[in-house]
Amino acid sequence: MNYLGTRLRELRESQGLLLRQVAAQIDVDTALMSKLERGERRAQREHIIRIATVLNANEKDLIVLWLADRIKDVIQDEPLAEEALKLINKTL
Amino acid sequence: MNYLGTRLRELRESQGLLLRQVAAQIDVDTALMSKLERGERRAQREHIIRIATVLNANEKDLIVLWLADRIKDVIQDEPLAEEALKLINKTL
DNA sequence: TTATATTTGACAGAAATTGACAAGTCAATA
DNA sequence: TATTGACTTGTCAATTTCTGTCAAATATAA
Repeated sequence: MNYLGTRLRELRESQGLLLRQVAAQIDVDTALMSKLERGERRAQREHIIRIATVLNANEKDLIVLWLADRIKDVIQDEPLAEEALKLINKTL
Repeated sequence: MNYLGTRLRELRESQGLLLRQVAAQIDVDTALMSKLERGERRAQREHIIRIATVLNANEKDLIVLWLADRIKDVIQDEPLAEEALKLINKTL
């Protein structure tokens, strides 16, 4: 499961928009938009900013989801992930 | 500050070994070993495995530090890092 | 079937990462 | 001050990873 993509799809569908429409507004290929929603590609910061506008969403909320995805990319399939996170939290 | 590199230097120095000696045993350039200790380069998993042997360290412990470094790479300079970590922890 | 929406696979170009080499700094000491 | 040894730094080519597009495939609905 991917945080940002799931949310983007929710937002888009709840507003009755098509992939193509959102993609056009943020000036990317529809295929890419599809991939972003399914977590097959990671969005650029700039994308998120534009998407937030188009979907009337809070940019910071989306960035949090995006960061979470990127952290997950690092720790997924890592048996020692929890330990590493504990260490990070301790230090932070 | 970097987790793994700091620990590697501790381990090496506490055993009175030279960079050159450790580097030779794990079959990398001394310059690279130096960079690993200072966090200027990220080690490969395979490196860590070999280093653990050479420095008589626990491999899993080193992997935890290595993962923590990689998570830190993602969240550093991110004002929303804490929120993202909270989200990850909640889901995990 | 036809039309429309979304997904997939393949690809080229861009960007990031890698590790080696050579040259550099620095401190100790001959 | 010259030399030596330990470590660091800059640069670079090679490799790997990532990006976004296009064309084709698949799905969904009328």
